[in-house]
Amino acid sequence: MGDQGKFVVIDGPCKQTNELGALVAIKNEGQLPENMHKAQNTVESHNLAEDNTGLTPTVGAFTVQCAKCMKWRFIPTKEYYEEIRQTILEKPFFCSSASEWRPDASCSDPLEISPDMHDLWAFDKPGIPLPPKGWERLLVIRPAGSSKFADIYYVTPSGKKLRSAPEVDRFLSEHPEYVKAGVNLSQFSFIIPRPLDGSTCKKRGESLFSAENPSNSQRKTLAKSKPHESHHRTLRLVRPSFKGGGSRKKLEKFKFHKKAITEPKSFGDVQSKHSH
DNA sequence: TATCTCGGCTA
DNA sequence: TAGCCGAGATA
Repeated sequence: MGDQGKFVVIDGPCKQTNELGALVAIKNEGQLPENMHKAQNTVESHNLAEDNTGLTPTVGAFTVQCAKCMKWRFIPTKEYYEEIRQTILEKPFFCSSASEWRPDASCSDPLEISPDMHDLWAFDKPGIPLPPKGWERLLVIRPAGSSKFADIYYVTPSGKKLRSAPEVDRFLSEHPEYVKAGVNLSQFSFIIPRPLDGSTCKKRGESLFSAENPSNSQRKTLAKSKPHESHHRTLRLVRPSFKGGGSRKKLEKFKFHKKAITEPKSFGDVQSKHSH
């Protein structure tokens, strides 16, 4: 388990927003409830795989809220989850629906998880179509502080990752065999889950330091943050994941942040170099 | 060289 | 704000 923690995707009506969808929760190290650890052990999915680096947040588990008792239930596989998500609007989820993987499942079972146990949840849209057979829909959560919360990729049966609808369209026109097999654009959705608390996503144009008083701004941000938020920001600053991607600018930013952390007095000096 | 990741641009 | 994709770093 890495420093960044895991995410939980939950599907069902959200108490806070009264919407139907899926949620993603950030968890801090050691906070995952015991029953959730158990549930995770049963989950088979790329998205639920432990991230070796511990730097890239991942989806921790899939959960659905029962439309009757409103308790959250773990979904053991992404396949089940995707099926439920696709049809949850027309076919609400009930505890009894879990009998497919837990024969004795019922509303009288104790609560498995509550969104309140976690600091952050992200809402997935209901009605997202099941990926075509042999294709996989990947949700890749971005690190805290990124301009976007996550990315969606579709992995083709040949292993190619497609990151937008136009790319899928292009791929299908280059590979008509998939079209012949019934694959079409309507089976793809690149809608990412929306965090209920936008704190993990940097606002557009927002920098980590204000122009007026960089060091104070930074301290304020960290001081105002909930423990998990400062945790995430600190993680990103101290040891960002430059596994592929990233730019020289980012690398310099990292060097800068690292320096800023070890040498707080140098905030102003370095910031002037990076204010643009 | 392919892949991964981040972030900027645009609607 | 979401979708798209360019570009740099890494494997």
